[in-house]
This record gives sequence, C-alpha cells and structure tokens, in this order.
Amino acid sequence: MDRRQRKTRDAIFGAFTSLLEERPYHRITVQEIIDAADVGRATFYAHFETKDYLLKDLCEELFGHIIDTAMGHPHGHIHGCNATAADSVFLHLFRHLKQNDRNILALLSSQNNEIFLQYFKTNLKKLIQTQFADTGKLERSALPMDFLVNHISASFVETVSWWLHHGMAQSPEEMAQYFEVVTKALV
Amino acid sequence: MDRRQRKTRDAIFGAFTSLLEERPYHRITVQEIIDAADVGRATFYAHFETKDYLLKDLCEELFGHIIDTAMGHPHGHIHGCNATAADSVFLHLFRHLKQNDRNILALLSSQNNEIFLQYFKTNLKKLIQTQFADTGKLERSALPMDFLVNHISASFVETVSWWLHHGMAQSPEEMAQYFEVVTKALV
DNA sequence: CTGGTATCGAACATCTTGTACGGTATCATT
DNA sequence: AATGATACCGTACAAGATGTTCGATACCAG
Repeated sequence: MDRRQRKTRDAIFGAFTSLLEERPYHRITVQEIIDAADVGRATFYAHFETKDYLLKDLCEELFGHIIDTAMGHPHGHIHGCNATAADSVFLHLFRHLKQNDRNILALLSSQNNEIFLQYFKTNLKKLIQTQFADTGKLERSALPMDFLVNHISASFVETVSWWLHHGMAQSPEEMAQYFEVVTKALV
Repeated sequence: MDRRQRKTRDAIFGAFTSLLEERPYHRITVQEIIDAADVGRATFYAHFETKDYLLKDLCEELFGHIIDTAMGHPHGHIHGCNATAADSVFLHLFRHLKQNDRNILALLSSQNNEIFLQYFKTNLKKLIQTQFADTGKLERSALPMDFLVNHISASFVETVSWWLHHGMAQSPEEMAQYFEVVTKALV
C-alpha cells in the first residue's frame, strides 16, 4: 500500500480515536476528524465513504486482531473438567485487554461504548463457536446452540464492561474466575 | 395536562415509533418526525429539547411502565427453592412482552435496537436490585453484588433479544425456562 | 526520469438544526 | 357566552454539516 495512504489512514484513525475519548460518537463531526487529522476534506472521503464506515473499519482492524490472536491460542477447553481456568481463552483475552493492546481500552471505555462492545461481541461469537465446534461439548445441552453461544458472548462482554466501569482494579485472573462462576454450569 | 399538548405529544411519539420501524435511529431527522406527525417545527422543540430527549422520554414512558407493573407483581422469588418458575417476575415480563404491551416490540425489534435494550437493562437493574433486597439471597455469593445484578439484567435482556431475533416462536414459559437454566446456579 | 496517483484547497449545492416572531385556534375559568 | 392564557402554525433565518467537484501540487514506484 502506498506510504501516503497509510499515513492518512493512520492520521484519521488516530484523530478519530482521540476524539472518541472526549466525545460520544454521534457528537463527532467529519469536519472535526478532518481538522484533527490535518487532512483534506476530499481525502477523507476518498478513504471512507462515511463516518459509519470509518467506525466499522477501525473496529474490524482492532477486534479482528485481538480475536485472531486468541484463535491461535491453544484450544483452552472452555473450563472443561480436565482444564484449569489458567489456560482458558478467556483469561488470555482478559490479559490481552489489561495490557491495552493497540489502545483498545480507549474505545471500550469511551462514552457510549455500546457500539464497540457490540463489535466485540460479534467477533467473540465466532471465536466461541469455533471453540464449541472443537470440544463438541454442547450437543447434550437443554438449550439451543446459538442461544448458548449468544449468552456466553454477551456475558463475557458484560464482564469486561463491568471491569472497565470499575477501573480494572481486579486482576485478569480474578475476572476470569468471575466469568467462570457465571458460566460454569453451562458447559 | 392540556389536551392539545397530549395530542401533539402522542402524534410525535407515534410518528417517531413508525419511523423507527423502517429506519435506524440515527438516520431519522427531526424534519421527518415533524412531517410525519404533522406538527409545526417550533411545536416540536417546545416539547423536546432535542431528538435524544425525545428518545429518552419515550423510553422512560415505555419501560418505566413495564417495570412498574412487574414491581407490583407478587415477589416471585428469583427461582428460589420454594418457588416454581411459573410465578417468577421474569415469566411475567416475558408474557408482558409477548402480548406487545404499548407497542414496545416495535422498538425492541427495530434496527439498532441496542439503544432500547440499553434502556431496558437500566430499568431492569432497579427491579432486580429490589428483588434481591427482599429475598436477601445474595450475601453469601462469591461475586460482588453489583456484578451479579448487572450480569442477570444483561442476561435477561440478551434472552429477550435472542427471542426477538427468532420471531418469538417460543412461548413465554419456554423462554422463562431458558433464562432459568442460565441463571439458576447463581442464586 | 516519468507516468500514475494521493493529496490539497477551495468552492459549491443541499440538508439539518435550533431559534424567533406574529397571527390564529383552543383551552380553562368565570 | 366572554376572556385571558397558552399551545399551535407558518414562515423565515443563521449557522453548521455533508458529500462532491476540479485544477494544481507533491509524492510514489518502476
């Protein structure tokens, strides 16, 4: 990719992220992003069709990355009987978040962060789906498969959200345990 | 309240709700609401400071009502040992939703319904908090109180959301059972 | 060195928002 | 009925946002 393109793209992403830390999404105008990124108006629209697409691209880049790394992680049995919580994928994610990889916390703890949590949940579903497909632990559940996947994804995202709202005072291990408690009876 | 005021207020609420069924919130302009409600521009702003406040008022009216009725419901032991799921507050809520009280489904199943689910969750928290305060079942939990309240509220909202996305094919009783399964180990 | 292209800057039409004001219709009260 | 209060209408307006266009300029890759 052209070095110029990368530069503007990064500048826009950076400006956008900065603005999101001080204003909710819908209170940010394209004009402000342009000014903050110090980029021409036409240039912005050459990169992103609209503000919503900018958000979409940013989220895909961020969450896509964090989920991909988790995918590569050794299949950590969703706290099955023969695996401790220590090597679960979820603990891996909690740690990943705490070390603030790619400044992802700025988005997750920004005002009206529901947008980002939503993206997070969507990507998370794929991960959990994969995990279940491997372990095959779900066939004898009383609940529909997609109901369970949805519930677990949502629960994880809610746990992360709660963590953020409490200043991330707890350790990743502690949070992984919280999460295990509320989901242990399910799988 | 003046009959004129009620009329315009209802007209605006109605128009707004109709528009929400075909367009996501952020794609609806005040102008469109005004046109659909057949109301003067100045009149709209005399009632609602901004579009966000209109949303807020609408949600408070709707969810406030549905939660209040649930509050008055006989304290249905959050599936405690001596109570069946049949008389739980949650089953009451599922039934309330299915009969589409006050056209609430139009909002909950509209595009980008996260906004409304968020309001739903917020009001739900108060209800659950109250329930817990009465039963006093939570003191010996390994988890922080607000973590649990948040988790249960979120789980309920997610369950409702899943229900909607599946055309509400299941009965309220069935959904109440789903919900019981994913939360039974917690209280 | 050169053709291709990303960017700039400025201008533009269009739409949206929120406010203002005088005239009209409706309300509650007597 | 009569009357004061007030909610509504219609229109107009300023300020700002959006998305597009175009020629000029700077930069890149081969």
